[in-house]
Amino acid sequence: MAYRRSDIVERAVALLDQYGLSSLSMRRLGADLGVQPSALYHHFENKQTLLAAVADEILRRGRRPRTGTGWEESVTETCVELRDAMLAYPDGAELVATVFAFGLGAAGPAREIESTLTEAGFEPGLARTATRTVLHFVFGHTTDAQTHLQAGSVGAIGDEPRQGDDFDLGLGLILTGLRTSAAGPVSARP
Amino acid sequence: MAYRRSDIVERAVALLDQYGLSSLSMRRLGADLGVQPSALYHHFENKQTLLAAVADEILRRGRRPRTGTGWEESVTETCVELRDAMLAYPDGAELVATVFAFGLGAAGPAREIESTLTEAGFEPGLARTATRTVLHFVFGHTTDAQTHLQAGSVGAIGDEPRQGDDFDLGLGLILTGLRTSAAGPVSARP
DNA sequence: ACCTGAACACCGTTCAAGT
DNA sequence: ACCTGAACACCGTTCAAGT
Repeated sequence: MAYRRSDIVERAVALLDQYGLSSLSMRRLGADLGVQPSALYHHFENKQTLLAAVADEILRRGRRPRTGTGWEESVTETCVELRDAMLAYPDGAELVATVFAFGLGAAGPAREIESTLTEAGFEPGLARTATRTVLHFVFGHTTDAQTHLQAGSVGAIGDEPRQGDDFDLGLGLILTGLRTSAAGPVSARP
Repeated sequence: MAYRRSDIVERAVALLDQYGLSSLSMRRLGADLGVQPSALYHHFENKQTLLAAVADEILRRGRRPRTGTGWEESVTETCVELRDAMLAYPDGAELVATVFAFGLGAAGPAREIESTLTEAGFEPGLARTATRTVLHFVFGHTTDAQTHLQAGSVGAIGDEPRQGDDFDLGLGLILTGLRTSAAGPVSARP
């Protein structure tokens, strides 16, 4: 017998997939594996660490080959991949956003976007701020979208139309701002 | 005796101020008021509703007179007021962001920004998307900043300098994007 | 109307002890 | 190394009953 970390993470992802984040407790996961909850603490320091591993697994499963050429295309590709990976599991956005905020995982997309911008010639400070601004948007928008999607599937009529367009438009706003800012100090133009 | 809603909210804000969001439980709040936890359910439908009232109270306490003239100044003023109001209480950003995401409160800033943009002549769809993009940024950035501030006060060295500059820069990126987008379709320019 | 008391169905985490 | 069993210190919420 003897479970490995990856077995536990896999079972945790399956639990998340079926019942959502609120059912992903150490006790339920233990019961699901046929083990005492305390046994999980031999594999993970605490629940946050386990959730970080689950978030990373979700992002890994959503990986796609890169095809874009310019920095705007590349950043958009990373953001769309991130969004889709999170949307593939109930409460995925909330989970990944929380893990990222705690600095325990989900750092791949940030590294990718930041290096894309740096290599495109943006100065490091701007690249860093732009990366975080873009990620705040992706996490915020996707959490909203998923909340509305899940609320709709439970009963409500769904008061919010157009999901995809809104994502592209919001992201475009930030990338346009970045393109414009990079041309020189904003305050110097009329 | 007999508590009113406002008494309970006031005590809840004090608890949040002293011990943070994780200590703001129905049981602790009840004990603090010298009442059974179940008594709170006569005044609030559930914990989420109570937290929404707490969030609204925090925003109310942070209100400032408006002085700006142009739409960029106005939106920036609203965002800075929102950020400062959340920073005034431990875990304030997390609390307000959660309440807003659930659609249970904290809707004032959104209404304010959206009407500012609409009155400035942006078409309704763009005004709505831009408003949400801006709010995702403010919530995300302020949650990050507060997490780092609180982590720093507990022990860590604090690996992140410059808070205020970063906020202005990120917000400026979005507002610049909005100003640029409004001039015409982005794809039509070289 | 407002509150008590007790219960229901849970949590995360620790730790001595077993194999 | 990996897991059990039991405990500690909690949660949100419901509901009959009291005043």
